[in-house]
Amino acid sequence: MMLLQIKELAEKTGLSTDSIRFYEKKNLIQPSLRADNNYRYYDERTLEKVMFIKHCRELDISIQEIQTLHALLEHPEQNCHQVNDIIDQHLIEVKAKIKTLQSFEKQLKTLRQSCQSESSIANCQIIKTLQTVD
Amino acid sequence: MMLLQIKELAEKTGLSTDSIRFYEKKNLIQPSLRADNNYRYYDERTLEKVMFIKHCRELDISIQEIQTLHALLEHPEQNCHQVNDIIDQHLIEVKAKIKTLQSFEKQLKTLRQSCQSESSIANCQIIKTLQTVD
DNA sequence: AAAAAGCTTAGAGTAACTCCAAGGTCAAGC
DNA sequence: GCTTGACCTTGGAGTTACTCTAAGCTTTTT
Repeated sequence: MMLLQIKELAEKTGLSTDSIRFYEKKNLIQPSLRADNNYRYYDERTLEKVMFIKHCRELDISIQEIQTLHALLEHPEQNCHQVNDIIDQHLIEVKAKIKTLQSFEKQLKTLRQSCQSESSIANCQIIKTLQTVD
Repeated sequence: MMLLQIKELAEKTGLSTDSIRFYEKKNLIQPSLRADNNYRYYDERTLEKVMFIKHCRELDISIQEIQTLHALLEHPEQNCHQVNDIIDQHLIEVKAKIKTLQSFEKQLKTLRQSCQSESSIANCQIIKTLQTVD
């Protein structure tokens, strides 16, 4: 069994050592061994776990959601409904964020078009619009 | 001239008193008067300023960007190019965020479809995919 | 032996607030 | 005059997911 030091694990996963220690603090992973010098050593199993975390984060799945997924992984014989539910829920959140941002985009475009940049700041329609009280 | 207490200003703007104090800490606003009792009092001018901040934040314009806009407002006679530039820049950022989220959405949909929730967690294709090392 | 590279921990910084605690002030009611 | 309740003040902690720094070991390389 090959054990990895933290930097090797970082290189294999493409994460920073700081992130790996951070995930440990969040109880998502544990080094399989703490040597006499207090260095962390990791096995293959943890590499898989870290990749799991990385893929989740790349999809913007929060650490809390990952913690829930990890808890589910403790019971591999159970039906995976709950896993699907978490993904479904996350999809809903992502869609909502997109909608919000698309609304921002639209408003910003309108705002931007209200000024054609030949006026002074005092007369800039953008500023005027942003200042309105009602 | 009518002066408002912080709660009245909060009600008129729809912000919290905490936010208003926070914007003061960030040097975006200043109470027009500090009475003997140390209470903050605000005039109409500040109401306008606070609404400006609120509208900007509703468009996800950062406090730093707002600080820049405020600085520009100090020179109302200048051309408003820079105002437009900030809005343009912000639009670019918003568009980028949308793209990222749309990519998440697509990946999550694919992931979700890989499992039809009749399997165990041990066999769930979602989990398997998230665990892959490469 | 000394330098370079890697490891450890603890703590601060980021963004934009929100919430809380402890305590001062003010208006109204009895 | 006094109490009650609503409002105000400040300072500091909590949120998210890290990143960065400092101070100090350990190990490897020269």
